[in-house]
Amino acid sequence: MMNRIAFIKLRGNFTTKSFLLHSETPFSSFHIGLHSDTRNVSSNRSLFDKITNLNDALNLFDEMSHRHPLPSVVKFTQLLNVVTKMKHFTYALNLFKQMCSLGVPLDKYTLSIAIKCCCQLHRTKDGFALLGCCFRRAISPNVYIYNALLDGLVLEDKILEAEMLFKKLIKQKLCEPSVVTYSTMIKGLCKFGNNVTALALLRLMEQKNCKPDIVTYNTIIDSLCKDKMMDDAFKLFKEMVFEKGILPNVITYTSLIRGLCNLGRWDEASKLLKEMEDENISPNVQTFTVLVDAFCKEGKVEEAEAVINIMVERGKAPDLVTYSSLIDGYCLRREMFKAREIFDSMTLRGLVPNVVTYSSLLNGYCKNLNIEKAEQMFREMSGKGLKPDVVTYNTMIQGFFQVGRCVDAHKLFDEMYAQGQIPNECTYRIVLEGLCKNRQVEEALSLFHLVGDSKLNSDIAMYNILINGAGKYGKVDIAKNLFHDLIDKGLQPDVHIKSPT
DNA sequence: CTAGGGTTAG
Repeated sequence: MMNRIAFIKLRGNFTTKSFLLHSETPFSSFHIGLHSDTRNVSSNRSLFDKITNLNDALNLFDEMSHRHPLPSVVKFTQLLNVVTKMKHFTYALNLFKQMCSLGVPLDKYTLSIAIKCCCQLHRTKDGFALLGCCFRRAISPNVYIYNALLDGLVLEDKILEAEMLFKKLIKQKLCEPSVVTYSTMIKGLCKFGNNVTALALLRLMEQKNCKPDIVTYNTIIDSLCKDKMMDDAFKLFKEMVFEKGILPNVITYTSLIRGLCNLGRWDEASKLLKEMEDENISPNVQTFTVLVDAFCKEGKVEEAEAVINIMVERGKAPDLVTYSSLIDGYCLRREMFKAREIFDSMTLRGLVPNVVTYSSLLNGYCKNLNIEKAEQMFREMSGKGLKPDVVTYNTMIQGFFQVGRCVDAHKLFDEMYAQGQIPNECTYRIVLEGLCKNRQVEEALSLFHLVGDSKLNSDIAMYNILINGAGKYGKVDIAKNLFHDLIDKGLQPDVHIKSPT
């Protein structure tokens, strides 16, 4: 549980930072039509059902926008929805902007889709700007719009703002929260490891006569499983099935099986797998991948391979995630030849390795101190048009430090910036650790001070690295200063620090 | 014409 919270905290910091980079609000300047259009509500769905790719949708939009008279807002919104369903949120927003300039009279449907797009693009701020447009245009926002905004805040890890919005909805009666509203808020709480409040909210919604459904239960059950609280997870599972009469689905079972596997409770996991099959719920690729991953993390690649064979027999093709887990498994066992073989076999199966796949193998090479092979992978992925992400850079930088190539590590650290990848807390940890390991404690210290006021400077883990690094090479003064520094900041020294004497 | 849940890398 601690790990999850630490992880989220870490991610939260940097999403906030990167969000500030695009905080311009492009919608405030838009003209939004005033008329409400009630013509032509009868839908011609078949027209839009046929659109299966982005280009067709964009072409149709273009054609529609040249018609005289313009098609109704309903037609435009249907098309907008098609693009959104394809998850092309940026394109959908562009279409929305075009609708604005064409003077198509927008309604709450159009706006709810546009708001959803902003939120899914981590631009919830723009979503709220559009909410303002709703108010100005006397379009009263409904529960769909608030759900989209709430989800956006959760997505950006702005849990406090999400809670504030949620409470505001209820207190000011802005809309009647639906089961989706509650479930979204519950998801946010779970994401921050706050299962207790999530459960309290489950009870609250029941009190308010809003019936939790399979999604609500799955969200909490999954969170409990992630926190290894299997007893609570099964208690909730039983409540859902026997008290509420809600049938579990493949997602419910997959969460439970993952929880058991991660605790090494293989027998119970296999029992559950059998149980779900008895209930006629077939495990899917994700269910099997959970098993593969769990086996691999314990170095049991033979078992993982057996699961993959079963998958294939049942016509469930292992995907990128499955193979990435298997590659990790072989890397862990230092069987790099085998890892490479899996990697190559993926291509033969028509799977295109992505950044994660490359990073897995690259990580394997680094951990096995075959830095040249890792560099080769790094170059190869760039050659294939895959942009290394923060994790890739972190892995490679750590690899360089491990073999004492500090200059290359430094170069890559700079390149990371140049490529627009913002270093995260892991990056700094790796760099600080790397510098200390390579007897460059002073440099680590100056980097630490350079980063300045960020959370980093009040992170006990960073102090641990520096103090231990300084202590190891007899730089007692530095260690002492750091120790006093952290006490001054009110940080609690933990067991990982050897108090300098 | 609108909404929510499960899997991967350091």
